[in-house]
Amino acid sequence: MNPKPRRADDVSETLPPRLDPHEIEARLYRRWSDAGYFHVDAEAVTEAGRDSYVIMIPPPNVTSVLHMGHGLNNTIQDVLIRWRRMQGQAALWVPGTDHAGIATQNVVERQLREEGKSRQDLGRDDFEARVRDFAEETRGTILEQLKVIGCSCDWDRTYFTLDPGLSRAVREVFVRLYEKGLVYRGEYIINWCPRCLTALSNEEAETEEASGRLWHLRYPLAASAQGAAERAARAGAEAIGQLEDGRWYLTVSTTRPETMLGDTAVAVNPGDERYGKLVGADVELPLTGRTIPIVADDFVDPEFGSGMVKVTPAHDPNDFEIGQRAGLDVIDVMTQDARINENAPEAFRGMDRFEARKAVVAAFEAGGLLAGIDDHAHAVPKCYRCHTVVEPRLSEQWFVKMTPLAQPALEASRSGRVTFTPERWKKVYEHWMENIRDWCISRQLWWGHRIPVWYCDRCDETIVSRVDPTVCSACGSGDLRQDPDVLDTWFSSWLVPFSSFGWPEETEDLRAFYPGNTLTTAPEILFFWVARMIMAGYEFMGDTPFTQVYLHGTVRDSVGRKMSKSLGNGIDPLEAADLFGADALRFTLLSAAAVGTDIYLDPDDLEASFAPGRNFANKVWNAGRFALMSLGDEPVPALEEVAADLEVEDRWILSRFNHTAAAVTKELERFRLHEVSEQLYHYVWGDFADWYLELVKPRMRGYSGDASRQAARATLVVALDGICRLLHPLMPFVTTALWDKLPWPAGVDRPAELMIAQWPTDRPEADDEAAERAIGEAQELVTQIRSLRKEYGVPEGKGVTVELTSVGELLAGVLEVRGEALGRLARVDAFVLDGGHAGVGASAVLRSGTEVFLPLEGLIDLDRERERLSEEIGRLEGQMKSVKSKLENEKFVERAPADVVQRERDKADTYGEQLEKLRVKRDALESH
RNA sequence: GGGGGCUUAGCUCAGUUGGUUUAGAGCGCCUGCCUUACAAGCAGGAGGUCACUGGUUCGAAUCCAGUAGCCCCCACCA
Repeated sequence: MNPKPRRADDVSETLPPRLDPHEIEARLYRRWSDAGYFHVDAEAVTEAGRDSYVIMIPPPNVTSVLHMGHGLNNTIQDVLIRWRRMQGQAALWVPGTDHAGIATQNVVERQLREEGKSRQDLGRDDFEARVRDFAEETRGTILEQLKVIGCSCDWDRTYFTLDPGLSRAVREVFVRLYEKGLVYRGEYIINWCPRCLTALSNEEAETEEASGRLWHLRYPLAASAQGAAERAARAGAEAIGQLEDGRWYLTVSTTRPETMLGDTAVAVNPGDERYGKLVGADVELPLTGRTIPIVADDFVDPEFGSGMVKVTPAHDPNDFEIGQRAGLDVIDVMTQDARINENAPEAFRGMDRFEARKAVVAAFEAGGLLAGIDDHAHAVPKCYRCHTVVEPRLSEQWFVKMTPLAQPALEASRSGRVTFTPERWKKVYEHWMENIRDWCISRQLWWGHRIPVWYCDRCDETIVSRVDPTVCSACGSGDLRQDPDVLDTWFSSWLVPFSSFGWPEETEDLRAFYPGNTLTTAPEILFFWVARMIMAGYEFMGDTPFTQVYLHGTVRDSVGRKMSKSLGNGIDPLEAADLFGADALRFTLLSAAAVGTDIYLDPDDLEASFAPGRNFANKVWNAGRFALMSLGDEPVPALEEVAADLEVEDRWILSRFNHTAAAVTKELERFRLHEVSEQLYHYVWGDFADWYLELVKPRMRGYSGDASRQAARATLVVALDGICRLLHPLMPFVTTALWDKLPWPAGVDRPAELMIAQWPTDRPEADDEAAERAIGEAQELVTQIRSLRKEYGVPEGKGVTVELTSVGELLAGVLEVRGEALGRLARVDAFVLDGGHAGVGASAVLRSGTEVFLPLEGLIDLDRERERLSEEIGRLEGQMKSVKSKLENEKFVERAPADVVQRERDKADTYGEQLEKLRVKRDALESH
C-alpha cells in the first residue's frame, strides 16, 4: 500500500551537504552573460513598450581595486536591478569606471618616485601613457570583481570617463557653458595642494579639527600715527600699546604668522569706535620694512580678538576680498610648493611655510613684538587625496558659475521630483544647493580631460572650441598654445547619465533610458557627484537624471574606522567571496544594511563577520537539497491537481509565502534591504525549514498515503520555486543552482532562467488565516512541550503522552489530522484530549488557554530528580549564604570598591532567582 | 557658529508612522543532542526599569520639552 520511501540518489550524489560556491558561481555567471540577459536594447523600451528601469553605477575610481564599500554599493544595485528585471521591466544597469584625475596621478607619481623619477622626467605624453597602462590594469580587475559578486550590469555599455565619446560630451559641455557665460576664468584665492601642485575644489578640501595656536603680534604704528594711537589707547583701545622704546603699536592675531610677510594692510570694522580715528593711518610692518595702511571693512568682527585684522590678500580668501574692496596691493610670498619666495625678506626665502612660521614667530619674539600665544582649536583644510594642509593661493583658474544651474536642481528636491532615502539628506542637499559656490574646475594635472582652450601668443585672443583650432580666429596666427591644465575629474562624471548614452547626439538610447530611476551611493559624494548630476541633467537634458537617491552607510572595521587601503583595514570582496561565496558576502552586507546605518566588519575575523551570510546560504542550500532529494525524479503534479488533498501545513506555508512576498516587495520599494533579508531569513529558515519540512517529512516518505504525498510534493515544488524567486535578487547563485534542478509539473510553463522568472505577485486566494492560526497554535504547543521536557530532564529519546484540556477548535483540528507529525517534533507518542491530569507532572498554559500536562511518573526517576534538585538547591544556598554574609558585613560594604560590592549584590540577586525557580520545581515534584 | 542625526540585550542593529511585541533579530554566551537535509546544524535557555528627567494620553521604546553623552554635514571668524 504505502509506496516505499524513496531516495533520489542521483540528486543526493550531485548535491554535496555543504554548499560549494566555487563549483557554481563562475559557471552560472557565464551562463547568464552568454545568454545576454544583462543586456538591454533601446528597442525593448521604444518598440516593445516595456517600462525601463535604469541605474547608473557610481563609477569606481581606477585608482585601486574594489573594497567592501563597493561590495555593499554594488550588491544593493544588483538586488534592485534583478528585482526589477523579474518584475518584467527593461532593467538596465550601466557600468563604468572613473579616471579619477588627481587620485590616479598621485598613485602613479608615487610609483615613479620609488623608481627615482618624476613625471617631468617622463614628459607629458609618456607620463599619460604610463598612467593609462596603470588605469587599464586596475580597470580590468575592477570589472572582474563586479562579476565575481554577481553584478548583472550591461557590460556592452561599459564606459570609461576618458573614452572618446564621453570626452566629446565633456568638451561640448565646457564650450556650451562658456558660451552661456557660465564658465569663466579668473584670478582668485583657491584651495591649493602644495604637494599635488594643483588647485582643488571646495569639496576636495576636507577640513579637519586641529588644536592649533593663535599668535598675537604687535605691529608698530608709523611715526605719523603716533599721536592718533596714543589718543586711541587713552580712550581705552586695549589693542593699542606702547613698546619699550616708546613707540605705539597695535595687536593683530593670526593662526598663520608666516603670512604676515605678505600683509598689505590692517583692517578694522568701520563702526568700531575704538579705532575709527586710526583708519588711514600707517603701520610699519615688522621684518619687511614695508609700510601698510589701516583700512575699514565690514568683514572685521569687532568682538573677535583685538578687533584688528592683518590683511594678506594673496593668502587668504577673505583678505583677498578686503583687498579688492580697498584697492590693496597683493603680495604673494610663497612658491607653488609653499616655500617663501623672493617677495619676502631674504632671511626667510626658501623656507617651508612651517619653518617660516617658526622663524617669523622667533623674530617677533626677539624684537619684543610677540604679545602672546593662545591655544586655538580650528578647522584646518587638507587635501582629500594626500592630506597635505591646503594653502589658500592666488591663481588663475577656470570656474563654473553654479547659482543658475542650482535653481532647477533645488526645485527638483522641493517638489519631490527627486526623493532622498533616508529623507534627512534632502535637507542637507537643499542647504548646500541654496548656498552653492562657484566650482573651480581646472586642475594643474596631466591626467584628465585637457581644457579646450587656446591662447594666441600673437594677439592674446582666448579661443574656446569644440574642435582643435589651428589658427587664431582673431588674427589668423598659428602661434596657439593650449591651456596646459585638465578638468576636475567630476566634470566628466557629472555627465554620465546622458553622456554614456551618446549625448550630445540624440540617440535612441537617450530616448529609451533617460531619465533613469535610482541612484545608489554613499553620502560622501552627495555634493561631488549626485548634486552635480542633477544640475547637469536639468541644464543639458531638461530633466533630472534619476528620481530616487538612495544613500547607504559606510563599511567600517570593528573599531569604527572607515575601511581604507591606507589604513590597511579593508576587506577585499574577492577574498570574502572566495572564502564564503558571493551569496554569503551579499547576504551578510544586505542583512547589516539597515537604511542609513553603517556596517561593521572585522577584518581580523572574517569567519565571524560573514557568518550570518554563510550560514544562511548553507541553510538555503540544504533545505533545497533535502526538498529536491525527497521529491525525486518522479513527475510532480501541479498544485491545482492536488488542491483537495492539501493538508493544513500546505495551506499554511502557501499563505505564509504570500504574506512574505507582499512584505518583501513592499520593503524593496522602500529600499529597506535589511528588512527584506530579515523577512526572507525567517521565512526560509523558520517557516520553511524548521517547520514545513519537518512536518512534511513523514508524508514525503509516503506514510500518510499517496494522495497526501503528492499534495506535499506539489506544495514543496511551489514553495521552493517561490523561495528561489524571492531570494534570487539577494543570492543569485545558490537560488539558481537549486532552481535548475527543481522538477516541474507537466503543463506548467517553466521560465528559461530563474533570473528572468516572474516576480511573485499577490495571490489573495492563497491567504489562509485559519491555517496560519492553527499552525501557530501547534507550534506553540510543540515548543512548550519541548521546553517542559528539557526543564524536567526527560531523556531526549523518550516518548511521552501529553494530556491537554481546554483545547480550542483549531488546535483540535490540527491534532486530529497532523497529531502524529506534531508528536514526532515534540517526541510525543500520543496527545490525550481532556485527560485527567493525574499523578506527578509538569504543566504549562498556552496563550489560547489550552492547558498542557506532561505526566512524569515513570519517565524520569522522581527520587533522583528530587535528590538532584535538593543537591543543587543546597549548593546554591551555600553560595547564597556566603554572599549574604559578605554583604551583611558592614566593613566589607564600606571599604570594598563599589564595583566589587555591586558584583556581590548581583550575585545575590542571581542566586535568589535561581533558587526560586528550583524550589518551584521541587515543590511541583513534592506535591505528588 | 549653523543644520541634521543617534542613545533599545555583552556586540552590531530592527521596531512599519501611540495599542497582538509578553520589546525582536543576528553574532556571542549557557545546557543537552552527530534525531539519515544541514554540527556552517537541531532543541532548550539566560540576558533589556528602551540614556536621564518631566509632560501629553485610557495607554509611550514610539509624541512634546529639557538634561547628559556620542556622531555626521556645512561654515571666511583672523
